[in-house]
Parts: sequence; C-alpha cells; structure tokens
Amino acid sequence: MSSGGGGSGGAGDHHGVYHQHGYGHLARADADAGAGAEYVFHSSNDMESFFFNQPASSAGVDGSGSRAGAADELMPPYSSITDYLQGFLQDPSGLARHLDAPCPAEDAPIKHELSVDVSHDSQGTSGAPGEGAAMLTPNSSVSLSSSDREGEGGQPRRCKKGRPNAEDAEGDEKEQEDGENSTKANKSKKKAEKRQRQPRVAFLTKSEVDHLEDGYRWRKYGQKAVKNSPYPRSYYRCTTPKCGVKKRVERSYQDPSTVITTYEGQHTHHSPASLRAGGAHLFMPNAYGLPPHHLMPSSFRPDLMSMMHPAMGANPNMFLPSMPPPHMSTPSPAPPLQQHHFTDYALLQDLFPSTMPNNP
DNA sequence: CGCCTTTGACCGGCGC
DNA sequence: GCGCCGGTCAAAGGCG
Repeated sequence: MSSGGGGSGGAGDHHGVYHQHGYGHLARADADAGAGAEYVFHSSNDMESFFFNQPASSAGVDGSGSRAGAADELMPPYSSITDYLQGFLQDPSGLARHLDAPCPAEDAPIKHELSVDVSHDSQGTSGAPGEGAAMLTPNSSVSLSSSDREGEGGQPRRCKKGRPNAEDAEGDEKEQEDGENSTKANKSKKKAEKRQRQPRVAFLTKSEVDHLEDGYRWRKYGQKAVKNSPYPRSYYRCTTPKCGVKKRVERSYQDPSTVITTYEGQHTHHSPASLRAGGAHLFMPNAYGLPPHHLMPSSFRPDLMSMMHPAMGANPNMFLPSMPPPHMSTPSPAPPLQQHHFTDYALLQDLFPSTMPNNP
C-alpha cells in the first residue's frame, strides 16, 4: 500500500531550512488591483520563489488519486505540474516575466495556493522533457519552490556508499569524484562540485495524502525523522532507469494539512500517466506552460498569482511552508470569482506570452 | 516473482 | 575534534 508514503503523515518540515528562510521584500503587491491580484516577489541569490493563489475550484477532477482517469480525459499541454515547472527550472527568468503579466481585476477567494520557488543550478540542462509532477487534488493547494543549491544537502552530498545504477544518471558528477580519494585538493573540488545541484522545485500542497500522485512511479528509499517535527520526511526516487529524479515528501508541522513535496532533477522520460493520456505530444519541452487540468484546480487564476522570493540566505532550497505568504496575511475581502480555466488558452497566452506554448 | 516500503546504519557536511 | 543532522544505502519483509 502504500502508495505513498504510507499512512503516517507525511513529513515534517525541516527546521534547518525553515528557520533560515524568511520573506524578503515585496517588490510588488497590487492589492489595489482590486482583485486581489498580488505579485509578491522576493529574490535572493540563488532562488526565486513565488506564489500562485488559486481560488477554490470545482475542478472536475476526482481528487482521489485516480490519476489515470483524469489523465485519460484531459489533454493538457503538460503532463504534470512539474512539466510545467520544467520551464522554470530551465529558465528562471521566466518567473520574472510573470511579474509583468497583467492582472485581471476580479478576484476570488483564495483557497488554493500555488507557490513556486524556482532556481536552478548549472546543471539543469538536461533538456529532458518531462518532470516530476504533482497531481493535485481538486481541493488542494499547492506551492512550489526550488533552488539550485540545496542548502543543506540536498542531494549529491555524496555519501553514497557506492551503487551503480540508475543513479548514475544523475551521478555522473559524483562519479568523477568518487574516484578516489581524497586529497585535499580533491576535496575542495568536490565542494565546488557538490554545490551544483539539480534544479529543485518544492510544492506546498494542502492534502491529507502525503504522497501525491503525479503520474510518475517512485520508489521510497528512505525516511527520516525531522527535527522539531512530529512528521517524518520521506525520500523517493523515480523508478525509471536512468532517471535520477528524486523527491522528498514531508508534512509541515505547523500546518499539518500542508504537504511539502520537493522534486529534484528532471525526468528523462515521459510520465506514464501522460503517455496514457495521449502520448508524448502532451509534452511541450522547453516551453513554459500551465499545469494541466488534472493537476490543477479548474479555476486556476493566473491573475491571482503572486510571486515571492524568500530572501533566504543560505538555504534556498525550500519554500517556507509554515510561514503564511504575505498575501495570505493581508486582510482583504475575497472578490468575486472569475474562473479562468486552463482551457482558456488564449487568455493564458495573453497573460503569459512567454510561458505559454503557442497552442495546445 | 517483482516491486515497493520499512528501518537501522552509514557517510559526509557543517557548526560549535 | 566532536557531535548533530540530512541524505542515502541496503537488507528484510510485505503485498499484489
């Protein structure tokens, strides 16, 4: 069973990252846009993060996990939310472009939130289409965040005892070092190298389920208790050979209803779900786009998107799960809801010209 | 039988 | 140098 992380809750957040983060400055906050259009942007050296606020939706997706079903009926431009993120991972500047997007006036009750925190490292060049994805349930809220250097250890920390295989894919760099040894020179070199990490994207998802279906198959390879948190953190690796994508799932201890899923790396293959849904054409590698219906609430509101950049210094690897985003704390009445479904492609393209593929 | 989770040990980085 | 901590390994067990 298990599909996911098992019953126990997910994982807690890890203080290590958390306390080091902080909301930086707001570059912009158009509360007056009437509609609660908010773009809160924070920037830091290594990462960018921003929030997408989404209204409650009626998504016609069956949140239960029946991802196959949903995927089968929809033909989104991206097979998964991470596909969507792929673009950011490859070109974070895209986030900035979002800031210029016009904000529709109407607003909606912010119920779903999607925050994204993106940054990437020198290595995110894989160019592979596909990406980890998070299957959202209709009523869940999501946030993403990514960083290029995971502050603490995200991954290639190189502690592997040695294991040939799939990981090699991502481990090529590790290979070089493992070579041996260990001279100090090498050490410093390693240090430099270890800094280069795969792009990471973290989602904050309101969900009771810890391990969200995202269309890819994952194998849990570890679980650790998180300090200062009653919830453990689970480590997953994509089961596809040669695909070194990993993800961590943990539950925020401050907001147990929030699950933090951090994806690391880029899939070198298409998600099984997307293939089922229609094939590779669903992917639009190298282009930005919005998450597909089955991954996002049907009433996605680009206009509610807000961006933020935690001015986190040393640990940009994660979005602060437990801290309420700026826009969330601002007491503002929920404006009338204007539904912008993903199917409103023209609108999306209009709003995010640089991120939307030409046509679905 | 194959795939996946569980779990304790191990490793390396980092701060004190 | 030491201890803490995050991340990973790998054996064992469970499940379909």
